Amino acid sequence: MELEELRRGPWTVEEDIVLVEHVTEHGEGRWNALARRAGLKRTGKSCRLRWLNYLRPDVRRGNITPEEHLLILDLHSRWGNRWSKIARYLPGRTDNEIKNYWRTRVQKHAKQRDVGGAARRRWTPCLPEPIHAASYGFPSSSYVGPIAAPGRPPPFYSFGQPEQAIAACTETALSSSSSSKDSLPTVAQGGGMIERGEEMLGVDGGGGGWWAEFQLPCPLNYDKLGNVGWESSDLLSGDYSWTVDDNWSMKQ
DNA sequence: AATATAATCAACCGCCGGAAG
DNA sequence: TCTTCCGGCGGTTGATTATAT
Repeated sequence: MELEELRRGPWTVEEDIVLVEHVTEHGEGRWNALARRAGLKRTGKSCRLRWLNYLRPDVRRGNITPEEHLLILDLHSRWGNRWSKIARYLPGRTDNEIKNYWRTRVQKHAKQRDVGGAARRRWTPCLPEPIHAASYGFPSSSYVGPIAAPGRPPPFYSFGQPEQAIAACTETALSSSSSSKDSLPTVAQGGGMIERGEEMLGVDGGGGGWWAEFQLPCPLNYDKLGNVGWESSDLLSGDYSWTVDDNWSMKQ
């Protein structure tokens, strides 16, 4: 009986008002009980989702900013489709919104650029290098290749074969910890991601060989993007924005 | 102006892990 | 220890809106 009465589909303004009033009064959580108490003919799950994705006062709506875009790219390259985890780094943004953004904008863009295998697979220095360089405060004019920072391993390497890339990255990643190498997964032909705890190591083929990226364990410093002289609008229009995503989407 | 197609995004579904009984 | 319930998560769907023809 109760199940038959449950409402589905878009929420009405009246339902929203009731939900907001009850959450304001009783707080979040216990969603099933809240739905019953409020007289909402919705599941607790539906109430929770509506609140978190739409009604919550601190939820931010509107276009993703270039800075948020970059952050999403970076965090996705680390963690993959861990949307809720990524969302925690973008205040006011919901996992649902980021997930939708990724699927509709980023994957679409990557797909559109997927014209011809050779072009797709050619590794050219692109966004990651300037970002990493900028995050260390290197001006773009001084950045000519793999970069390093005091006390940290260089983020990028060049190798002839994927095995070498994996080995070197692994070596570097493990050198500062006591972790065992036994649990490292193998990388499929054509590239892959090595996961070790919270870190992701990306490996992929390139036109002249192989490259590997060592993902730094700390967030990038986007405040220093100004050092490389970029305009925010450039970040969304330039070709350089997508190679990392292409690599990732190819592996999906 | 009408229709078709693409893009967007709110909402649902199923699965999983943890807490409570 | 087992079972049930609940909340959280990622994947998917479908309605709505925008854009192209």
